[in-house]
Amino acid sequence: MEDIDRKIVALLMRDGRMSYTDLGKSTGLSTSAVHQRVRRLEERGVIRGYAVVVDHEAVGLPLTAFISIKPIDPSQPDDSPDRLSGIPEIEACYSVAGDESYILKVRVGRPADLEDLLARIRSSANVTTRTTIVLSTPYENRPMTA
Amino acid sequence: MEDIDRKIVALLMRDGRMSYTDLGKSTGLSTSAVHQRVRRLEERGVIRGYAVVVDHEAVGLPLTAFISIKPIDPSQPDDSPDRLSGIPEIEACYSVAGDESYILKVRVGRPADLEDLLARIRSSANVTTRTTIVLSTPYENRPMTA
DNA sequence: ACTGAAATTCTTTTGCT
DNA sequence: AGCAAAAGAATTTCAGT
Repeated sequence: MEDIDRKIVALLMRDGRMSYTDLGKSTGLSTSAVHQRVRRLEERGVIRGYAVVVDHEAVGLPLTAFISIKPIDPSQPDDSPDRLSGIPEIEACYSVAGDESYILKVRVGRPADLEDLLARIRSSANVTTRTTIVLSTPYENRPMTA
Repeated sequence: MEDIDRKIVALLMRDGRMSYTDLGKSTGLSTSAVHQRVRRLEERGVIRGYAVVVDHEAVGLPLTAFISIKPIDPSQPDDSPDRLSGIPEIEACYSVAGDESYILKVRVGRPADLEDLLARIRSSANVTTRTTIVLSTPYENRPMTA
């Protein structure tokens, strides 16, 4: 990817609503040129979309946890991500190398909700779970530096 | 938090650039009313900001990993997050309950970069590390359902 | 690919209920 | 808190280089 495109992406990571006028000033291009580049980045899938960044505490989901899962029957094909995709508390699902097969990142309101969620995960996907509670988040979703 | 506010936030999670006109149509409010609510959500810190969602492969950082760290000398005060905050490859830092003290989420270009990053982490923070490589990401940053 | 300008739409402010 | 209308700014399109 090119240098100016990289800069545009980096700027949009810090402020996803930055105007093309301001992006132009920061890159030395006209608004139309920036606009065209952003459109292409979107078309090529480099830019997947735009999202609001929320305070999870304020939105009623103060409890974050990582849940590692492992199939109970390793001889069966593992379609855990599909089986779990309907559970809204699961914010992310990573297939990982190591003893366990997936790491889930989940957000709930309180410990009792986590207990309930774990039961749903175990029964939906036929897996064992290992939960790591997040106590605080020094930083998260930091923009890449470019 | 109120029901309409929750809906506005949920919509902005799916499309952070959705116009106030469209937000109004989806919530049954006028553009001004929606605008006022979004402004308050921003002031109250419920909405922290807006960001572009990028394809990390396309942007040259295809390799993701979770690195759990543990202080070598547990008697010392642990200021790892501060010490590590200058390392751009670290996208997130979570303080966690359990055997280890923090989980870092990192993104690099290739395995050799990860090796280099691990060396920097160990020397900067005086910690041992345990790395879990992400093989694929079935889903990530899914919007909360509301 | 970039520029500049015109047409359209969105944001933002203000006054009113 | 919400609505409507007006002013200002941004997006989007288009012709030209």
